[in-house]
Amino acid sequence: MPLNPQQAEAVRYLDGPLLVLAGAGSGKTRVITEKIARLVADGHTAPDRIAAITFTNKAANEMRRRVAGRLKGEVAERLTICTFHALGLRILRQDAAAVGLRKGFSILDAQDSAAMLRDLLPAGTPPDRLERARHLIGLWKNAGIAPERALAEAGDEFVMQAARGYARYQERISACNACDFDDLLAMPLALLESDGGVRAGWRERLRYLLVDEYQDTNACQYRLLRLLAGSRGAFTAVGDDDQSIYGWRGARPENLQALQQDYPELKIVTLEQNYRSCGAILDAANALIGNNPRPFEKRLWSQLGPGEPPAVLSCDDDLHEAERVVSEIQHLTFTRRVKPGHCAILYRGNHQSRPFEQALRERNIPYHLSGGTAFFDRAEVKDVLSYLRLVGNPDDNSAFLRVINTPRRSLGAATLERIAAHADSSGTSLFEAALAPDVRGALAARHERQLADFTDLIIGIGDRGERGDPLAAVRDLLDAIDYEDWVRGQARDEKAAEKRLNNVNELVAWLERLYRAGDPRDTLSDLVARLALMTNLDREDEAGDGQVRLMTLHAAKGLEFPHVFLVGLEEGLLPHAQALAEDGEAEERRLAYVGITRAQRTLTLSHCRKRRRYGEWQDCEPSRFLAEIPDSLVRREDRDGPADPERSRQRRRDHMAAMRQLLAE
DNA sequence: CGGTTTCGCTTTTTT
DNA sequence: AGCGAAACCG
Repeated sequence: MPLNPQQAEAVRYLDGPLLVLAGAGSGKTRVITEKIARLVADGHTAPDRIAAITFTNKAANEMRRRVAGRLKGEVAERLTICTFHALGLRILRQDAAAVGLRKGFSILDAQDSAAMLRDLLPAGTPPDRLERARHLIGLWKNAGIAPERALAEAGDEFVMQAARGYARYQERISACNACDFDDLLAMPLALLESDGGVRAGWRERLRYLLVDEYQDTNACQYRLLRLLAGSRGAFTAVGDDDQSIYGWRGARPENLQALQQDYPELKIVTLEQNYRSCGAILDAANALIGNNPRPFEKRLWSQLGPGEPPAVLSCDDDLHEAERVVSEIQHLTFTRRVKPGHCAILYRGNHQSRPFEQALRERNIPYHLSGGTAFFDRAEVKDVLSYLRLVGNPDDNSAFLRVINTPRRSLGAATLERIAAHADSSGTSLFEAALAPDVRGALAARHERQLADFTDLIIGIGDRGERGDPLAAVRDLLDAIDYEDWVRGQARDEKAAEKRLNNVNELVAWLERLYRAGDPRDTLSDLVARLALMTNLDREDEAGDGQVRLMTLHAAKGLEFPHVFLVGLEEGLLPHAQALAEDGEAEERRLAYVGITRAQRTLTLSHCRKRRRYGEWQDCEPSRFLAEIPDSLVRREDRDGPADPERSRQRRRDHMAAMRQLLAE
């Protein structure tokens, strides 16, 4: 299909900064890929000087795949297509010393940084306060606020405590030669701001920038973009303020307007033609989002015909809701030959998946769950990754603590106490303390031997990982620690053990893939750093056509499905009570809007009258968002089925006919 | 030291 | 109701 006039204009415009306001389903990825192809074909910019920045690895991979289909393979490979965080990592790796990091530095995951902070806050700080403190620190970092300023501006006691924790946290992680996710943006920004030479180098290196999901940029990312683009303003930002759903982690949709102020010559192109959804679905979406204040008003339209109006299911409780939704899916698969993979169940919070999983399992409908307790959170995966982190960066205390006695080396609390005391008094890392003669001398011969074996192992593998084949080093490590035996001994039964070992193998396979895809000079620590940026979402390459997709609304952004079930539309859930308390109604509405606009052909909205919470029954009111969609635009189904008896009979006839036909085959 | 039990807390979203 | 962390026992 040819580009529509607005898309074509966005692709063609190369003379200055461009903002593309791309409504849901308006073909924004296509605009970006076409534009990259155009830049290359015109000879406007060399491929290795074009960078397309996304927010998730998944989006980056998808983009790369689509660009590769449009360009010759070797050309596509020279493009930079990655997340903001991955770009930050690249900048840091080149000049780590300038921000106080040494070679092989670690990237802490969320759990590591939470654990580190727990140590620094007053003992006995409850988990929710810990979480809030961590969140605050993240917001400060992304807003470019240093610990001193956070402390000076702190309003209440809790914020002051968090600010003090922030200062000590930064000291602590830098002592471990580590950084966290937020530092991957904050540190490169500080570097580019302070060092003109480095800045000039990167500006030369990245001559044209394309930023996807621009409405999700935070203060740091925006400043990074401006620094890289410089006054030339050679960039295209693509975004949709109506789909800004990451405000809670510091995203600033105001960055859309900021662009207008900072680049007065900014050109704006609006994409309103939707190629995804039937008209009735868009009508509902437009009605809902119309209740938000919108600086850039858009009205989506579609040529796909009106289609069916969205259905609203009122259910008794969460089990009933799951029952009805799943029965509806089964109905679709029987009567319309819909593939299960063309159905998606979308919800506000991960915990809502449970009843749906159950109902699907009861009916033997295959499903695929995004998120949840996943691969990179598995104990065995974290163990191995911690070993690899320690190998690359012996000062990584989190990794040290995780693996020092896993598998068991009889190095328990007492030994650790000694090591920690020495590390404290001499101001070194735990690993270094474990090498110190005073520490070793104070241990029983057996423990001393064990500790020496451990440190020798880490150093030995480290040497091989930096010089030789990184993958061989990984395999040697797993051999040396007898990890397989350990897992078999730990696991409840044979099956569980196989599963865990399989996870370990998959981790190694990931490293192998990264190694083959990357620079052959990559060392083990390079690979581990890149792996640290991967999330569970990135593994979901294998969700097939045959599986109903279950995911949160956040995870659904950017995806589309023929049949969408948006469930749990209740006050307190969507909109979420906590979000409302934080003045987040508009963002919750956008979240619902994102859910609705995922649907291509049919959309079903559901809510319950009561729901179990913490084991207690709780009455639920239908969401205000349901009330905001006029009755004339939806079909309400109150109890177990269609209110209309004729429709109900018809539906049963359809069902029987479909069953008969299936049996006949 | 390691495994089991009990308690207490949880459910917003994630690079 | 279900899970993880601390407490407790062998």
